[in-house]
Amino acid sequence: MAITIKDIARITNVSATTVSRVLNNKHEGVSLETRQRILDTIRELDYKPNAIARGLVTKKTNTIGIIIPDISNQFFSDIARGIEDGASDHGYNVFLCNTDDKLDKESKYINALKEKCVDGIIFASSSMPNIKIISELIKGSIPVVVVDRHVEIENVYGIYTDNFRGGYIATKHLIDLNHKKIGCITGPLGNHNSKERLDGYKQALLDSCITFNEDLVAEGNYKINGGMKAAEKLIRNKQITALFVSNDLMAYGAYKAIKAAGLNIPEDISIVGFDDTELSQIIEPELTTIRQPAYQMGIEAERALIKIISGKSVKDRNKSFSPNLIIRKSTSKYQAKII
Amino acid sequence: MAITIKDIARITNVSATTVSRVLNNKHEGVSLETRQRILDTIRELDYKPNAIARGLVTKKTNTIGIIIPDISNQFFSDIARGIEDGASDHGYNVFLCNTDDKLDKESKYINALKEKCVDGIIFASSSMPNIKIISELIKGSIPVVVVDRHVEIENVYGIYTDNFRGGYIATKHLIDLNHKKIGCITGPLGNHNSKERLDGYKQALLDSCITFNEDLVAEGNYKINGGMKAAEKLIRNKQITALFVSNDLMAYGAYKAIKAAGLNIPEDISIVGFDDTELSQIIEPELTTIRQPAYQMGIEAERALIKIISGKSVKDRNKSFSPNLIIRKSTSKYQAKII
DNA sequence: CTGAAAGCGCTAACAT
DNA sequence: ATGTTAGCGCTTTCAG
Repeated sequence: MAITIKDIARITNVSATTVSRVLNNKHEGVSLETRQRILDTIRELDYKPNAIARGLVTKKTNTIGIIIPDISNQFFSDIARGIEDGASDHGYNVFLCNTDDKLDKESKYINALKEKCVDGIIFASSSMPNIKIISELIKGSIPVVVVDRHVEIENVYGIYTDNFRGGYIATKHLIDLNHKKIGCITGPLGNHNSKERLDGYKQALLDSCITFNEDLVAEGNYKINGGMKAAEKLIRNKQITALFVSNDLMAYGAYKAIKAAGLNIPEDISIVGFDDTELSQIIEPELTTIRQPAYQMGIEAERALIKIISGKSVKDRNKSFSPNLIIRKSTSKYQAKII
Repeated sequence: MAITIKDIARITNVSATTVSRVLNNKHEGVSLETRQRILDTIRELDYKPNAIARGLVTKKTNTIGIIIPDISNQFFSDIARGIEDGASDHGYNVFLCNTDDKLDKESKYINALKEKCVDGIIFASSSMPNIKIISELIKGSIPVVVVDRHVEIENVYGIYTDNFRGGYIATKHLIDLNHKKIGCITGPLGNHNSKERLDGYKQALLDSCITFNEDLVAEGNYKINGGMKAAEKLIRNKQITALFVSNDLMAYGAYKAIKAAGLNIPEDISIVGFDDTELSQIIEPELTTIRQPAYQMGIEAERALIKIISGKSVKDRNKSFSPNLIIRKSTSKYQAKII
């Protein structure tokens, strides 16, 4: 049997209340002498207050939940690391939940987290209509911040990268390099962020008076294979000279397809990716890409959640981060070929 | 105020005890009729039992902690995913803790997890002497399994890859390809697993009667840069024809160094990596490497922990996984050069 | 088949 | 400055 507050009380000849007071650093409600005596025996016996019991009475567990599609995905593990670092600094522990974007898993975890009385939840989901779940969450009046998504729900806060802008600056970079025939490999278009990136691409074209051509767009799946297939399709018969690929993984697939077709990057086709994963510096040529501040988003999400939990008001419902263009070796100026 | 078991009891005209019985599926202690009535109002009111209160009395929280150096590291996030998947299947939630291998963080998290009454802990640490901490853990008699490390402590279980064997088969592959001058880039040698891999390399050499040459070994840091520097050192003046690199990241660095020196892979230098990260299929030439079953190790670690928690005996203190050689394009038969 | 009572380990009024 | 009492929401004897 673990040692309890009563044990400490008995041994130090005080009441449990007094021990509780020193445990919680209550402002000078205890004489210096007894406080010291209590502190000593606590140390001596290596007593640890039972957070479960404490949570039951205070209705505060110092625990938050983080619900994401997949911790194995570098983007989410960076976010998770940011969240956990922040949480740890603020005295919170973090429950990790992987949903694979499955609705049933999402709601299962939400229930579990509610039962375990977490103080708040940070939620990420790629599939669009999970607003339903989120609102169910709020129904239970538990603080929520949504990460990687702009959000328009009362009492829910959103931390996200401006994906539209990401698509825009990626494409603009290509346009600035004189490219006119710019292809686009998108993520699954049922996915909100994928659409935003595509919209950014379109807008950049529009702003430069380049007519949008649907044939130059191919839908991928955010995986290497999907990028490869989409690229194969786009380079066949089309005379694209550049490609905006909605994530790095698909860009790697595109590399494969392009090289397999005997073309060179960037001489024949310039490529811009999205995410700036570690590999993009390793692959050859090094990938020009759009960086999302994943870790920082995690930090901010946690910060916002703590604010809400402690009843402070958060000024804006949404906070967006600006993606950055990281120029490396996979893009170059378009030169009309001399045949 | 959330709705409690008493509310359900009052509304259904039974005692809390009876509600508790149906909540816990007590074997037929309740008439079919009342059981149904209770179930109905539970559903109707969307009542969720408070796991905190339950945990306080049962001394069982259905929660485990996972303490790892860094969730952003692909190897650990794969392990974590395996653990979490298993835990979820068994009705457990997991606390995520990142330590960066720092002793103070490790002990801070251990205390926090104890206070939160986790049912068990899965622990990974690269720095060697954390046995102390682990034993402190046991002192509190909480079930522990150590992952990514062989372990010789009573009541502590180890799940790990056989790193010695990994180093061995990597080197053996090179030897089978006729290489004699085989270099080795190690991880930090203060790290136990790094040493094991190096020992495997030495043993393979020995078994093939190739004299070990200390000059052909360079210590790295498991990062790209370290691999690059170590490779630069090894290819300068040394006539190595092959290289065993203790992780993929350093292998990527070695690629850079080798290409920068105007050499070709595998024609001039064959390379074997370690880990089989996703990139190894993307980089050119595709990397021959040693795969660690990280996800599977997570699954097994969780399984072992659950066993211990539920009081079942685990037959072996340690369970090792065999690493696999994945042959791709970065290794080829050594041919004496015709000058 | 059902309920009353006690208590898990702690904190929060309310005394004194 | 300290203690008494009550109770958080649940499970667990023990009766009936």
